[in-house]
Amino acid sequence: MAARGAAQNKGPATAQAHQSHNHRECIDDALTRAREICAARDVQLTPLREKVLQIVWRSHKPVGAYDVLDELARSHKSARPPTVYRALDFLMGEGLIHKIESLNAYLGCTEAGAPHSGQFLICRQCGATEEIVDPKLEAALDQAAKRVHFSAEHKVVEISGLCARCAA
Amino acid sequence: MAARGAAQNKGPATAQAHQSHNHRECIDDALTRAREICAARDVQLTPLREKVLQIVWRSHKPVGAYDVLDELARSHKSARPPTVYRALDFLMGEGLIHKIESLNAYLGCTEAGAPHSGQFLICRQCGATEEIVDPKLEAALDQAAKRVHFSAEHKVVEISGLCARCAA
DNA sequence: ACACGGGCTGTTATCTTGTAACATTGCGCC
DNA sequence: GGCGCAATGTTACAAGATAACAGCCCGTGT
Ligand SMILES: [Zn+2]
Ligand SMILES: [Zn+2]
Ligand SMILES: [Zn+2]
Ligand SMILES: [Zn+2]
Repeated sequence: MAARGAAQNKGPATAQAHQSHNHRECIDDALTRAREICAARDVQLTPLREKVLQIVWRSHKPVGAYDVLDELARSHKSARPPTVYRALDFLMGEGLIHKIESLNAYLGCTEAGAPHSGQFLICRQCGATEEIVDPKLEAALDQAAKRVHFSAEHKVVEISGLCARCAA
Repeated sequence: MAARGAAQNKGPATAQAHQSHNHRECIDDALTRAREICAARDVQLTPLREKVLQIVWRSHKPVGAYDVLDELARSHKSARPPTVYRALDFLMGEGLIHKIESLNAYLGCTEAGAPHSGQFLICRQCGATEEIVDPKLEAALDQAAKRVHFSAEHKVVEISGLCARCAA
């Protein structure tokens, strides 16, 4: 998966969302992976759900539900809010997208298939949002909860600021 | 307007959300501290703002803006959404309350005066939400951002699950 | 005194985000 | 050929947040 591979690279790393890259590959990889995952789990990635996933993956910026709706409606006249929210709920349930709580928006998951709670770096300048997987951060979260005997289930980590490119 | 309905509890009725304690003290301390802070900064903690702060501090559960509004309206008939949001914005600006992004709700800050980004443990059962300050977690967040040359400005950390009491 | 300006609040209307509730369709199964 | 279930269609509304403009209060300068 292109996005995933980039995230693992050591180099000037953030920049997947910024550096020009073949985003078509990101989309294709995400859709292929989603089909595999849903097939393996025997759940239905219907055309509607797949279309919504595609729309969410149009960029590396979180996209609002009503933006998804506008886009979806171009090819699917009967689309209404529940249409979109159901698809988004399904995709979240299968771990194919994440909700960015601080933006009320949705983002394709670059680590689909491996259950995880997302950790996000959100550029306030360009909007590009990168999902990171940082075991030390994960451990620190678990430790913090454990310290007060709190049983953690879902973790929201959203850091906003300036990406490397925009800071320069 | 009236159609929006009355305030109701977010948690179960049982919900002694947290360990029993003299919550009056929590409120008094928070208000005293807020007055000191605002005086020191030469900003106005007006009666309206103080009242809103008081309402937010009625419990250790995050409270929605419209719940604040309903409560405020009991003593302040002219209260409208902008009334509440302005007060909440002021209080957030001065670091006296936090917004819990994953709940679209607001919570009194227990560390007012010391600039910090909040870290929260949210019990899905009783609603009680505890603000923690964990330097190791803070460091892990900074490290994670630094690793990809991201300049962090605001950090959202919200862990939901079961508090010690509810897990037992 | 009086005009001015800035900060706070009042007021109306609207926008954005998300759900409830019920109807309909399509398909595997018996 | 009727049943059950998952997915989608459809209508209506709830919940969260802001835009835009009006009025008020009070301190300052003249
Ligand atoms: Zn891409
Ligand atoms: Zn950027
Ligand atoms: Zn208390
Ligand atoms: Zn609890």
